[in-house]
Amino acid sequence: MKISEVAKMVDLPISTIRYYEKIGIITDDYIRREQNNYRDYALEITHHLEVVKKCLAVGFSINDIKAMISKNGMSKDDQTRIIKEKISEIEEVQKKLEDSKENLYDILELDITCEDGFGKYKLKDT
Amino acid sequence: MKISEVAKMVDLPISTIRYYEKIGIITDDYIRREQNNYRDYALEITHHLEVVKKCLAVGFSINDIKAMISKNGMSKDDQTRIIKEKISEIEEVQKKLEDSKENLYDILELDITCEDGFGKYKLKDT
DNA sequence: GTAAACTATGAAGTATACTTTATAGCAAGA
DNA sequence: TCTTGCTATAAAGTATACTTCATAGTTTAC
Repeated sequence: MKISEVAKMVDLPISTIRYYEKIGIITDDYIRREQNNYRDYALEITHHLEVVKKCLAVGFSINDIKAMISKNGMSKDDQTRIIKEKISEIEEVQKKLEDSKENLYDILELDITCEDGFGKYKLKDT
Repeated sequence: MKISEVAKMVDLPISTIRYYEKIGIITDDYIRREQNNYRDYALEITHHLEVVKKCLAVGFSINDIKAMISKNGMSKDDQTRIIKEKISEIEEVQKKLEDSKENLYDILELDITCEDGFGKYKLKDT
């Protein structure tokens, strides 16, 4: 599979795909070269890149992902552990947002005293 | 509350707290100035910054957060409408977080059912 | 066979999110 | 009072994650 096909399938710019190879997010396992030196990608590259995209979307860094990819870097248990940690972080955010929402509903009922979790607070005398 | 106290409580560098103010992540609502021009923070700043931190940790950008913070300075007459809008916004965020969580569970699933989500694939002849 | 379209590389440029530096005023203890 | 430590600002610097540019070889369509 040529680079433009991969780009289309995973909806990433060609430049990004080459960049991911350069920094080690795409390993040689997924690529061989044709006679003309063009990259030839394994079909599994699309799955790999979808996972990378999702990881980036939920706040993992390139380095986090490289650590997960690295053969002798991180065990599967470690991968599972940090993903579960990330889920916990998200659940904390969800809780905070839920609190904010509750505050807003209170305000609707009780007339406006303050705004929400991102909102306006009056400074108090200390 | 002085800036160093806030920094300690929310575990952020002082420079970051000043930076957040500069770019509008911390609004004037949370700050007044003492005679000596030192910042004096409202107690609620800690809650605000915890939420900001967690949002950043799960992949929101500064601009996402600014969008969530804004719309607080609108007309008083329409406060009820604004609050309802805010609730809708929060629900959108919650939806986004739910998606992120699903993605993470997908990754866990992939790790468990496939040999490894980041694993080694052999190139196939096409 | 030639122009358009695709591939390659290395290097420079960009956006985001901070951090550090330089300079200076204010505060509290010895 | 003097020194240490906290505060302030503006501006420059840094790290991350890409993107664009310059240049050049290859393939495809006409």
